[in-house]
Amino acid sequence: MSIGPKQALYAAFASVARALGSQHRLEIVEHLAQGERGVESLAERVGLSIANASQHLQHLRRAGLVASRRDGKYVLYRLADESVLGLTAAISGVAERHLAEVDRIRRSYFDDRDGMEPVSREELLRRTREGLVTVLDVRPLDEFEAGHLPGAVNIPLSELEARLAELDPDQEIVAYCRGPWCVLSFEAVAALRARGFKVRRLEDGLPEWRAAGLPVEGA
Amino acid sequence: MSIGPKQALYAAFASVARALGSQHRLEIVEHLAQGERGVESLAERVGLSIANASQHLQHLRRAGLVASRRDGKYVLYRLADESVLGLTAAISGVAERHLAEVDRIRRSYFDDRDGMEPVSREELLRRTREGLVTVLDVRPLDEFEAGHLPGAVNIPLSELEARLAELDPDQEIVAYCRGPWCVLSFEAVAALRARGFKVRRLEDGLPEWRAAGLPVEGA
DNA sequence: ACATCATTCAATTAATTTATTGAATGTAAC
DNA sequence: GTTACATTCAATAAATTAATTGAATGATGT
Repeated sequence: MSIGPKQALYAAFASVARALGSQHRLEIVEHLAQGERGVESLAERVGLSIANASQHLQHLRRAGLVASRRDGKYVLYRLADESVLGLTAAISGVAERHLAEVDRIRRSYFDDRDGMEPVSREELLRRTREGLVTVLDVRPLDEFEAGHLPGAVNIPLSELEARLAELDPDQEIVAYCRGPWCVLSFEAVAALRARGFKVRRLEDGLPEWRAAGLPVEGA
Repeated sequence: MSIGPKQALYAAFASVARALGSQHRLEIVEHLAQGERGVESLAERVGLSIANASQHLQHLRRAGLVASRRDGKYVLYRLADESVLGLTAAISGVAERHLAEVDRIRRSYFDDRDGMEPVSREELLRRTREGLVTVLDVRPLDEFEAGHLPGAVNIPLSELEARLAELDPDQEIVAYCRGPWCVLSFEAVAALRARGFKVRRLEDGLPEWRAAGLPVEGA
């Protein structure tokens, strides 16, 4: 018995969904949204062995979600196109609206008592035009160099405590990182607030900024 | 060692993706996009045992993709909200663009030699205002009754051959069914073309029409 | 051409997920 | 209250998928 077109199509669609049905692969996708990356550095950041990370990348590639190219001895992976970002946003959007678990996590970890409500892209654009705001990128240096918001200052979260002097205590700060659920900017806001800085988070990260067609510097 | 918020969040997001990572569950979602449905009739249409369909529905509910309510002795399931349709569209969009398999299926089954290019919603709206077109809904009667395009005629695909007399051979026909990948309208177009009718497919189905905010009749 | 080394493949084991069955639950009708 | 019946739960076996390891591949640079 031959399978009909409907079964074959749904099998193909399901393979795309299954490819994103893994914690590790979602995290890999978030990192690739920042820019191209090799297997080794991805493996390190996601906390997987190289062989294991390679497997997951193959899986993502078979599902059409990532593409790769060789550069010298390295193979660099990237997202297949910007619609992959839209797909992950759709997933987290459904999760955010309908999973009690997500709400619980937000409440317990991303405590938003002290005005943790994010700044929208539009608002940030207005404020930067008026020169009223320091835009702070708390991602690692290499991600910053691969592209960042115009005029942004880079202080990776891990170096934040040591480099407080670089920030003007009198100006408002807007921090951002990899995406709407990236923890770096949450922690940066908490740390800077504790030291008296006036700081808020951008509602999402660099990939969404770029996807919205806004200008990116240093790419 | 406690897991961080990042791991917990990604686990939640992955569970949403995994819930759609099954042929059967994707098909269930397509049916639910037409309107509320009970376990038994869903099981029958998707070709699963009742207990198995119930399991899949629980899985979808845990992932926040469907909701349910009781009506008498029946439990009726529905999509959690219209963003679920956007999520499945994002999945099929990626698959369509990047999976060679999908292209192959389209070529071999949905042969578009004879001008099979679909009619857009906008074009259909224009043509119906001019009264130039018969809108044909080829879904089963109960789905038609749960909501259909304004002025549409319902002839389920299974009855099409027997009810050809109801169609005006001189007027152009636009056929639609459950969604962009629903096979019913493809087959209806092929069958009607073979009999000399001038017929094309709508680019997608009723759920997308409704999601676009266009008027729906009989709901 | 050879040595080096990042990456992928292949094979094994462990872990999850699926389908299936029969029993349990809960609502409606009598 | 009891019966009938749709649905869900629980338990099992079958199937699929994930992680891990060591070997193979293939491009680079000398």
